[in-house]
Amino acid sequence: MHEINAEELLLKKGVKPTPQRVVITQYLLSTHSHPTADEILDEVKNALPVSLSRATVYNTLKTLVEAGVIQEVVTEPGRSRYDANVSDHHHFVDTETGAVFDIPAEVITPVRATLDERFKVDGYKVVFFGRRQD
Amino acid sequence: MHEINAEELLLKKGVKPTPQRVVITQYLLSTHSHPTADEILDEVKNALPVSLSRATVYNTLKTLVEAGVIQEVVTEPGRSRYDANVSDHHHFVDTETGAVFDIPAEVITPVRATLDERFKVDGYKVVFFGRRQD
DNA sequence: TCTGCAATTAGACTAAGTCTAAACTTGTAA
DNA sequence: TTACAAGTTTAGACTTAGTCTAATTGCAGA
Repeated sequence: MHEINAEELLLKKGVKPTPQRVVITQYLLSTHSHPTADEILDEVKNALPVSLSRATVYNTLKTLVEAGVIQEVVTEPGRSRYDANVSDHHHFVDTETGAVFDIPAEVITPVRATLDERFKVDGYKVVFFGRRQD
Repeated sequence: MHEINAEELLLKKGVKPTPQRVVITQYLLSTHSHPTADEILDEVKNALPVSLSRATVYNTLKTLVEAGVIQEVVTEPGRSRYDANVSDHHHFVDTETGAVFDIPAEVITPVRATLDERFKVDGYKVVFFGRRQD
C-alpha cells in the first residue's frame, strides 16, 4: 500500500504544489472530520511552520475543488465543509453534533428514480441523518 | 378538494396566525420555487398590504420550521431555502440555475444502507443534480 | 540576473443571518 | 373601558462566512 502524498496528488491533478496548498491538502487527507474553512485555518496555522491568511485558505479550497482534489460538502445552513475523499460516497450527519461521516456508495442500494424526462440527472447524493453513538 | 388555507394551517399547527405569518405562509404555499429568506421578504413586501421587516421574516421562518409548517432546504453554500411541502420528498437541483424541484418519495426506490450499528438512522434525503429542460 | 506571471497577503467589503431593546398588538381581568 | 401581561414586530446594530482588491512576494524561464 502506497501512502498518499499531498504534493504528488497536487501534481497529478495539475495544481502547483505551493507550501500553503500542500499543507492544507495534507491536513484534509489526514482527517475524516470534514472541517470548515475557518477550522482548517486554525488547525494549519497553529500546527505548521508556514504563514497562512484567511484569503489563501478560501482561494486554495476553491482551487482544490475545481481541480477535483477535494469536495465541498454542504450539510448545514451557513457554511461549507471540505472532504479529501473524492471517491463515490454519501454522508451521515449526526443531528446533535453536526458531525459528518462518509458512507461509501457500495453500502447503499442504488437509487432509481422515475422522473419526468425533462430532468436530466447527472448524479445524486444521499444524506442520512440520525445519531452516531460512542 | 379543499383549498389550503394559511390561517387554518397555522392554527392546526399551534402557531398564532398574525398577519405577517399568514402572508409568509400563503406565499410559500403558493409557490414551488423554494425561495430564500430575502426573496420572501421582497415578494411579500411588494405584493401585500402588511409591513414586514427582515427580522420578522427570519423569526417567522424559524417559528414555522419548528412548528412543522414548512421545511428548511439547504442545497447550495451560503443560504437556506424554504419549502411549504412537508410531505416525504426529495429534491432535484439544476446545476446551472440553482433551481430546486420537489421529487416525491414514491418515485424513487427506497434507500437501504448496511451501516455500522453505531449509526442510528432517523431518515435520509436524496438530492439529485443535473439539468432540468424547458 | 532579470522579468513577468502566479500566488499570497492584510484588510476592506458583502451577504446572510442573529440579537437587542423599544414599540405594538391582543386577550383577559378589573 | 381601562389596564396589564405576554407575545409579536420592528429598526438597526452586530456577527459570521466568504469575497474582493491592491500591494507584495516568490519562482520559473530567458
